[in-house]
Amino acid sequence: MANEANNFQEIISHCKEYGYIFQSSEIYDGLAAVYDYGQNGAQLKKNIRDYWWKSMTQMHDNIVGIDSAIFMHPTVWKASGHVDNFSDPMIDNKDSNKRYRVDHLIEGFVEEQLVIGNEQLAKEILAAMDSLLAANDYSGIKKLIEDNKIKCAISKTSNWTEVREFNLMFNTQIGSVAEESETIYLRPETAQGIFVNFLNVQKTGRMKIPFGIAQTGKAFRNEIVARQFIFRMREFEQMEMQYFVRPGSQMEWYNFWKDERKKWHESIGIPAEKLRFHDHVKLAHYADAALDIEFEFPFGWKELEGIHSRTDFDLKQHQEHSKKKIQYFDNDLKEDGKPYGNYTPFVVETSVGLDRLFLTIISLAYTEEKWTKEDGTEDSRVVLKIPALLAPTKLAILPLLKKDGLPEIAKDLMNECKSSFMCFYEEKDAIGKRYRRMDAVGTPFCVTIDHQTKEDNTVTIRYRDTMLQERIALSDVKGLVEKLIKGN
RNA sequence: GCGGAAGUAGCUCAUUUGGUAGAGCGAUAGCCUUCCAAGCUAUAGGUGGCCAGUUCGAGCCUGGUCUUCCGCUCCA
Repeated sequence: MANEANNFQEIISHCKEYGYIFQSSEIYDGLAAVYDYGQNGAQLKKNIRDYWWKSMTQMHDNIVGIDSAIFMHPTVWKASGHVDNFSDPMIDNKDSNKRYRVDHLIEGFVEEQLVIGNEQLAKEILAAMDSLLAANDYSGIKKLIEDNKIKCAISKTSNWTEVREFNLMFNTQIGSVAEESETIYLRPETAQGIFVNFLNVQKTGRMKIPFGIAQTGKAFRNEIVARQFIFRMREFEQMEMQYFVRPGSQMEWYNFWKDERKKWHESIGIPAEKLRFHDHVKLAHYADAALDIEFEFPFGWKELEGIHSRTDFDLKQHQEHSKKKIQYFDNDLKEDGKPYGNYTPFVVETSVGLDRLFLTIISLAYTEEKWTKEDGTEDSRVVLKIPALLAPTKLAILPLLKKDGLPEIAKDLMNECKSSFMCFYEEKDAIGKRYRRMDAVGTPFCVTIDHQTKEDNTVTIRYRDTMLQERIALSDVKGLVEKLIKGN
């Protein structure tokens, strides 16, 4: 059995055909870079999220989970730096496709004029730019650029697009009357919901450093180019954990979580050789160290999770903007016998994209198999080898025939199992066809009830990945499947 | 955002120079079947992505638009 090339296009088609992912608003021709999760996709996504949540909160006694709102006070995004860093007017040169911040472009031109002695012109242009920018007069800005024949350094032409403002954050209004409403943003990351709740959680949970706060939830970024299926979407879900540590110990914890998170990915069946670390060379404004855990997607190595040492930047910023003291009193004793005392904790962040993890699992699971049967004919199947722990449906219950009392036994088993894990009942079509359908949606186990079941209360259990089957007692089905799910 | 390619039933495709759409698979309902899809019968499903133009007449020509894929660009 050969695992054929993981064709990305085929994976996308398969996701649609088997109820995993649909294009958003498809009957209206879709909405670019927005996708819906179908009946199987939603369950798989939930299972991944649940496993992450359990790994973080239940398995670490010093990490707790919260669920903060998507809407936050507008000042949050001023404090975080998102407002200032992502609202610059930009312009593209159509010949070189090079994009410029218009203020940088014009200032560069002004400096050239100063060099050749056109001080008067330089002064005028700068003044014009300032007033136009203050008025958000983008067509005026473009006219200014064109009137002065400002050229692209690469193409040496003045063939420009319209000036556009690229703010990565979506905004909307809160309040019922437009005139009295206030612009608020859809969060571009979930992390800030954790930072602004730092004191609430630390105090009510009596948390002692080091400790973590975990959260999963939607975030929104108005990406200029969103591509590659669900890899980069405008609405996406993050699973983040902010770990608060003593200043000076951040690198120790940074390295700890770096290894811990890679191990976690391996624990859900991602092969180590498909994962790698990628250190950031250019650090974000808040970080003193950062790396990506990358996965080899069908379209190349791409970021799956980010590990960032965010220093005390965020808490300090919120302290400054909110005028509320955000500190932690550390009663542990230093080497000199005195307590560490009050300080602003440092933060190590682990931030993984749930949708990207979903795509990772699906990419790895999608397998086309071909083989020669005993009678010499060719056979093939498409199978989603999703780990049993994460698979949307765990067990398919299949009466061999829909008569002779077999469906009744099957339905009894269904009733016994369905409160413990997701089951699927099917009595249509030949048994082989039903097995193939279960392979295609990734159901790891099938149990078939036949005439022998009526005699000795045994059934056939058939395994998706190996296609092997064995005879077990009807009464053992539930326990065995539960054990196999946990065994992953 | 720029450039290239594509868009016909759920899926894969056909309809050979413009004359009001077909097949296979799949689906549904029955029949037959004692363990790895493709046995029989019937049924449903498409204003050919959408809008406009040319034409007596457009799935086929033209323009626009939406969406997808590839490359570049972007991605605190």
